[in-house]
Amino acid sequence: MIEKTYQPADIEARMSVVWEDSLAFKAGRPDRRDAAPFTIVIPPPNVTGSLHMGHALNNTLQDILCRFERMRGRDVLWQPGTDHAGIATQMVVERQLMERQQPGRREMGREKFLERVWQWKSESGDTIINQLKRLGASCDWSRERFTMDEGLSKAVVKVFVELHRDGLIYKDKRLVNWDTKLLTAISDLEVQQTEVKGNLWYLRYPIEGKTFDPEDRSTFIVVATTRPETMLGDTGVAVHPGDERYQKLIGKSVILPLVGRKIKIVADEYSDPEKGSGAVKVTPAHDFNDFEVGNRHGLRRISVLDKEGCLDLVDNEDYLKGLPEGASQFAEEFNKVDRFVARKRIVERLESFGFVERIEPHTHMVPHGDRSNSVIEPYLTDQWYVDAKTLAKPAIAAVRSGETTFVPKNWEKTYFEWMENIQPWCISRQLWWGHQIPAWYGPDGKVFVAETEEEAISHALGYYVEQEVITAEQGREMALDRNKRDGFITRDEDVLDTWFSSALWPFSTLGWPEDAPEVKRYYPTNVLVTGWDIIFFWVARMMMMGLHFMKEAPFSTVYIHRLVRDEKGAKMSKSRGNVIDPLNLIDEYGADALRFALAREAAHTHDIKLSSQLVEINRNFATKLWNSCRFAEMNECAVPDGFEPAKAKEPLNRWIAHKAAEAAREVTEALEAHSFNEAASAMYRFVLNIYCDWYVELAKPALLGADGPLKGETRAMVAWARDEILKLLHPFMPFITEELWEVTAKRDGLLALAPWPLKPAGPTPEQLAMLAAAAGPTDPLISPAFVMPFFDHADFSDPEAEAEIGWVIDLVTQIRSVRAEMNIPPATLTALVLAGASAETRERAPRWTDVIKRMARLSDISFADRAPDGAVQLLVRGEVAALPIKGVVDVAAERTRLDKEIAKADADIKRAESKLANEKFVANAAEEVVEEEREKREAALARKAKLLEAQERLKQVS
RNA sequence: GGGCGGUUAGCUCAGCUGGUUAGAGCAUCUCGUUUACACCGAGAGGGUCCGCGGUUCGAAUCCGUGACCGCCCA
Repeated sequence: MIEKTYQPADIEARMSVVWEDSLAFKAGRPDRRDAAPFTIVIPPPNVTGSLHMGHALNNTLQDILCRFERMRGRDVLWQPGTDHAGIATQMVVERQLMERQQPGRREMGREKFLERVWQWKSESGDTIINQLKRLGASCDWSRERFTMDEGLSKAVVKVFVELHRDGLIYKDKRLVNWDTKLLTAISDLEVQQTEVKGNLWYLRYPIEGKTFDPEDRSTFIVVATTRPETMLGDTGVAVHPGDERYQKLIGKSVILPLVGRKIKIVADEYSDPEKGSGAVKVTPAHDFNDFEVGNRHGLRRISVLDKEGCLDLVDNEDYLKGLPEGASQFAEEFNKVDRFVARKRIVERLESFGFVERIEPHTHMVPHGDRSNSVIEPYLTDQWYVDAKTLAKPAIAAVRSGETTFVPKNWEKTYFEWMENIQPWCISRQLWWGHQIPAWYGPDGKVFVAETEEEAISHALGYYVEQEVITAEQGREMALDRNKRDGFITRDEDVLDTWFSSALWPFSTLGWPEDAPEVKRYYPTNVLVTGWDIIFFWVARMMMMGLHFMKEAPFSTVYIHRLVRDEKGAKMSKSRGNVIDPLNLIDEYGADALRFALAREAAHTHDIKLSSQLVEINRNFATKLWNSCRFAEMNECAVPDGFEPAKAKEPLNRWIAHKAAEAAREVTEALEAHSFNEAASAMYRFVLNIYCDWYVELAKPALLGADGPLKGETRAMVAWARDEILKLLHPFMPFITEELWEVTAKRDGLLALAPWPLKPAGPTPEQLAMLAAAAGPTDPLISPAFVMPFFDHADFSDPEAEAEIGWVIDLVTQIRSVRAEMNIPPATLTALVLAGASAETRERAPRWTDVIKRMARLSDISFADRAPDGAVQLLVRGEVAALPIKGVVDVAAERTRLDKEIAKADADIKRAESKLANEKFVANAAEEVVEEEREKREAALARKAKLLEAQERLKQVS
C-alpha cells in the first residue's frame, strides 16, 4: 500500500537502512564478477567539515552516474573517504583551544597536540559521511578511507622517497609564499591576489661620491616602490638597459639611505621605463621578481624580516655586513617592529632627511593567504619542492592524446595553460597535522630520505663511517643499540601539503602500494567529477602522480561542473550570510527534490542559482510521481508475468510503450554524454506531459470500464510504464523510486540493482578481449547483460498509434482552448460534430468517445457531412470538428477568431511559398527540407480552404 | 595585459553538428473540486534571441566586430 501522502523524511530514513543492510553498493559483488568495472573516486571532503551546497551538487552528479552504471550491470566502485585538510583542521583545533582558554599548540607540544587533533577527528569525522548518506550517495561505505590512515600514509611515504630518489623531489632555498600568521610556507595556489589601495613611494637614493642634495637631481636616483620597508634589504637598483635617462648611471653605485649600504645600479629588462620613475630598487630576499633580477646580476640576498613579519636587524649578519659605523644603532631602534608599522616609521624617517620625492596613491595586487587572509610575505627559506615541470609533461600529453578528456572540453585549455607554465611545487608546511616528511638530518645537516627511521639511520651510519665521522665500531654499536644513537639523526619537523596525499587518491585508496587486486581492477577510474576551482589543486596533481606511478592517467573523463550560488547569483559565504544549508533543504523537501533540482540545473555554462523555491518545484514533481503511482495502485495495475510491451494491441498502450522507449533512449544518451540537465528534463517532461497528462487520463475509461482484454492490457501497461519511470528516475531520485518500487509490486530485488530499461549496446571487441583475458570461471547464468552482446534498440515505434493518439490529443486540446476562449463554463456540456470525417476518423472516433467526452466536457459526439450552422469550427489535423453551441457562440467573436486563423494560415502559406519560389533554396537545400516545405504549404492551403468554408457558413447564420 | 564564459519572455534558464510556428519552470491573468494529485488541473497573454557587419537559399545557432556582465591568470 502506498501511503496517501508523500513524506520524504520517512522514506529516506528507511531506504538508507535498506541499502546499507543489503550491501547494494558494495563493489565486487559476486554477481558482477564478470561485469566491467566502473569507478569513481569521491573528491574527499575535509574530515571535520560538513556538507555544503557544493558537496551536494558534486555528489549528486557522481551518484547519478554510479547508479546509472550500476543499473546497466557494471561493477561499480564509488570510493568514499575524507581528507585530513592540514591547515584547515589544525586551525579549527587551535581556535577551539583558544576559545576554551586551554594551552595553545606550542605549549602542548607536538605529540599532545596531535592527539588532540585525532580526538577531534574521531568526534566529528563521521558528520560529513552521514550527511553524504542522507543525500543518498551510493558509495561503497565499507571501503571508506582517510588520507592519514595507515595505508594511505604508506603510499605517501613511498611516493616521497621514490620521487626524491629520482630527483623529482628536492630541497631548495628560495623565496616562498610565507604566511606570517600561520607561520608556514604555502604554495602559489593557496595565495589569493587581492586588490589593495596603497601608495607608490618615490624614494631618492643618493649616488655614491656625490653630496646628497634634495634640490639637485644629479645627486640621486629616484626609485618607486610599494613596499618602502623592504628597502633595508635592498642590494641593487635596476634600470632598463635602453632607458636613456640612466645610461650614465649604469655600473655606478648608490648609498642606501638610513642603512648606508653601498649598492650597485644594474641594467635589467625587468625595470619598466613607463612605470614609476623607471628605476626600481632590488630586494632579492623579499620579492619574487627581484629574486630573479638578483640572480642575474649576482646581487646579495638580505632578509630583513623574521617569521612573524617583523624587522629582524640586530644579530642579522647578512644585514650588518659591510655597514658603516652607527648602523647597529639604527638596527636596534627598528628591531622587531612589525612590517606595517615599520613601513610608516621608515617613510617618516626618510622624509625627515629629504629622501622621499613624492607619494602617489596606487592600487595594486597584494598576495593574501587563502586560509589566514593575512598578507603573504615572500620569504627566503629552505623548503621541499616537487619538480612539477617534469611531472607535468606526461600529464599534458595524456590530455593532448585524448587518454583523458575534459567535459566540457574548454577546460582543457585552462589545464594546458597552467601545466605548461607550472612552477616548482612547494610541498613542505611548517605545521604539525599532516604527513611528516620522511627525511632525517645527520649531525652535519646531511639529509637522509627513507621510508622508515631504521632505514634512514642505516643509511646515515653507513655514510658517516665512510666519511670517517664515526668509526666502523661506533657505527655498529649505534646500529645495534637505540640508546647509543639517540639524537644522532633528527627527523624533519615539517609535514606535507595536504594536496600531496590527495594527489595519490585514485590509487592509494585502492590499496597501492600493496599488491591489491582492487588496484588492478578499478584503476584507472572512469570519471572524475569536480568543480573548476580545484583543477589545479587536485586534478592536475592527480594526473601527474597517477601517470608517474601507475603509468596510466587516473581517469578517462574529467567532468567539471559549475558552482552553486545563492538565488541572486552571489557566491555563498559565511561572511555574506547567504549560505543555504543543503540539510535544511533535505529536511524540508527531501533529498530527492534537492538532487533533482541540482541535476536539472547542472548545465555546462552557468553557475547554479539555487533557491528553496527551486527545490520546492521539484518536490512537487516527486509528489506528482507519488500520486500517479497511487492511481495505478487504486486501479489494480500490475505487470503480469511474461508481459511484453511490444505485443500490446491497443493503440494507446502501443503509444505509451513507444514514448517510454523514447524517453529511455533520451535519458541514456544524455547521461552517457554527462548532460545531466537534459537527462533530468527529459524525465520531467515524460512523467508530467506524457504519462500523467495524457496516458493516465486517456487510460481512465479503459481502467474504469468492464473487465476484458482492453482493461487487462491497459492495467498491465500502466504498471509497466510506471516501472520504466521508476527505473529511469532512480539515478536522480533514488529514495522515492526505491520506495515506490518496493510497495507497488512484489520485486526480485532492489531497484538500485534492477536492470536499466535500455541495455548497453554490448561490449566492444576490446572489452570482450579484456574480459576473456581476465578469464576466471564464468557462470553464464549469472553473467550480467554486459557480457552478452545484447542490442536492445526496440523503440516500439508505431506510426499508426502515434497518429491516432496524436489526433485525440489535438482534438481535446483544441476544444479546451476554444471553450476557454469563449468562456464556456465547464458545467456546460457541448456536442461535437465531426464534419466530413475521413473513413479513418469514423473508424477511430468511437474508440475514444468516452475519453474525449470526459476530457473536453462534451455531451455527445456525432458525424455529419458538414458542420451545422452557427457552430464553432475547429481544424484538427485537417478535418473539421464543430461545436454547435446555440446561443452561446458569439458570432462576431467567432468571426474574429476565424479571421485570425486564416491570417495565420496565410502567413504560413506565404512563408512556404517564398521559400519554394526561391530557386537557390530548391537547388541547395536538402531534399527532405524542401519536401517538408512543400508539405507545409499544402497543409496550410488545405487549412485555409476549410477555414474559408467555415467563415462562409458563419455568414449564412448572421 | 592574457585567457575563458555569458547576454534568448517580468525572473531563472534550455535551445548540440544552421531549416522549430524560438521552448520550459516560476511569476501574471482567466477558469475549475471531473474516480491519483490544490505539493492539483485546464486555458491565455508575454520575445528587436545585446548592437552592427558578414557567410549562406536560409542564422538565436557559424565568422568578424563593438558594448555590457562575470570569472581565472599576470
